[in-house]
This record gives sequence, structure tokens and C-alpha cells, in this order.
Amino acid sequence: MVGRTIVRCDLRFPTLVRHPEPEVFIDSITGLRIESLGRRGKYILFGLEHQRMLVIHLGMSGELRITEPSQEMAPHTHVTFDLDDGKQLRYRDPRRFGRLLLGTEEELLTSRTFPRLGPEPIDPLFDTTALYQRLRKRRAPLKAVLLDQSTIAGVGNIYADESLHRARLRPDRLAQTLSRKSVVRLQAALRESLELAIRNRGSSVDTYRDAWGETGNQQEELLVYGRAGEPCLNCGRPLSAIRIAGRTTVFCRRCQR
DNA sequence: TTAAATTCCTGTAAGC
DNA sequence: TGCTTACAGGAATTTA
Repeated sequence: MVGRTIVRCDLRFPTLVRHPEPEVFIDSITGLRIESLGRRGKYILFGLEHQRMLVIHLGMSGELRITEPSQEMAPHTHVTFDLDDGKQLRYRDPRRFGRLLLGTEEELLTSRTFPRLGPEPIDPLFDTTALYQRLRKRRAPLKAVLLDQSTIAGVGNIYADESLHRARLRPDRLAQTLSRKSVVRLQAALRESLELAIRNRGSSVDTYRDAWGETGNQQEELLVYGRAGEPCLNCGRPLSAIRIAGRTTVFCRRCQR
């Protein structure tokens, strides 16, 4: 997509655009060239001309696909962008938990429009001491803190459970009680879980498909997520399921003390 | 300020 | 078989 220009935008479901107003969004984005693509946490970043940025969060069921304009419109296609090479970028999202934002980089990264995000767990410079200090301030269950994007960016329900299992930590333990040694283990576990999942191109446990419509493979290798009642791969004891921060949480009561 | 609960939304699967 | 109901979850918003 880099190098392409957006020549037309159609908001078939305008409320997915959270900033600015839909008419302004369309007017502003039309004619802009895409200069770069990036990611921050769970947000996809399109670097555009004139220091502008298009930000897309896929939510639970969002999909971005490049198609021929003549291709039949899949159900729940909410936004389309016509490109100058004749192709069309389509955003579809059955559950509509996703969102789109447009603004200057300055405006988006500093204002209330875009949430403040914690460090990237796969960043080689990810600071364990900083994480330890952040966790010490939190009286919430560790799992809840991992899901909080302002503490660590990009970790969702699947990889929170996977990381806690790898680190042999109870998800309902209060974050502030972790020793420095445990935080080092947790940090390594987060990195391993995410890097493995990236190598396997994601977990297609629900509707997830990559940009080419292909499923990932990580769902075959998940240690605990979605395996409640099944034997722990480490000790054989049936995995437990509890609810933390409104999310199903699967863990091993023997291995994660 | 922080933590927990509620809300948004549709597809899917379980239960009767 | 066909209907109803529960459940899945990211994150903004509301409540405590």
C-alpha cells in the first residue's frame, strides 16, 4: 500500500470513525498518499502525507482487505478506500468493536483522541525495572493489569493467559506483590508468547484472518487459552477457568502458584 | 486516582 | 428441527 494515494473514501457506517467528524474525515483523507505503515500496540498506523496519520483498531472482528472494486461487497463492510492503482481497501467488522481515527501525528499521539499506551513488550529496550515499578503501584489482579493497554501495549486475553502460564504466575495474584525475579520471568514470558504467535501468524481461534484471508497457526500451540478442563501440558492436571476483569481466564492451579 | 462493572455488537453454539 | 439464551471480548464509559 505504501506509495498509493487514497482517491475516494466511502463511510457506509460512519460511527466507526471516532475522530474527526465523518464529513471532515472523508474530506481530509481524500487525495492523501500513504507514505508508511506501522503499528503501536493493537493499533495499525498509516503514515500519510502532510504529517497526517490514519489509525485503525480492528477490535474483535475487524478485517482489512485489498480487493478489486468489482468484487462483491462482503457483509459488514463498513468503510472503503479507493486507491490510485484501481484497487480498493475495505474494512469490514461484523461486531463493530473496531475504530478509525485521522489526524496529525502530533494531535493523535498527544491528545485525548488516542489513548496513552504502555511500552511494547517485544521492544528489545523494554525496561524490566520500569515494568516492576509500574506493577508495584497496582492493587489489581495481575491478569487485569496485563490487559491494561496503558501499562503494557498490545496484550489481549489470549496472550495474557499464555504469558502467565509460561511465567508460572497465578492470574489472580495482586500485581504489586510480584518480586523483581517474577517480573523478569513475566517479561520474558510476554516476549516469548508474542514472538511465537507472530512467527505462527496469529491465533485463529475465532474469526481472525490475516491480510490475505489466511488463518494463523498459533491456535494449535496455545498452552492454556481455550483449554479449560483439558489437562495442563506441563503437569496433566485439568486447567481451571475463572473470571478476571470480565474475561475468561484459564490457568493451571499446580503450575501457576 | 484506581478498580470494577457496564456497555457496545453479531455470530455461534448450547440447551430445551 | 427450531427457537431462545448465553457467551465470546477491546476498550470507552460509568459507578464505587
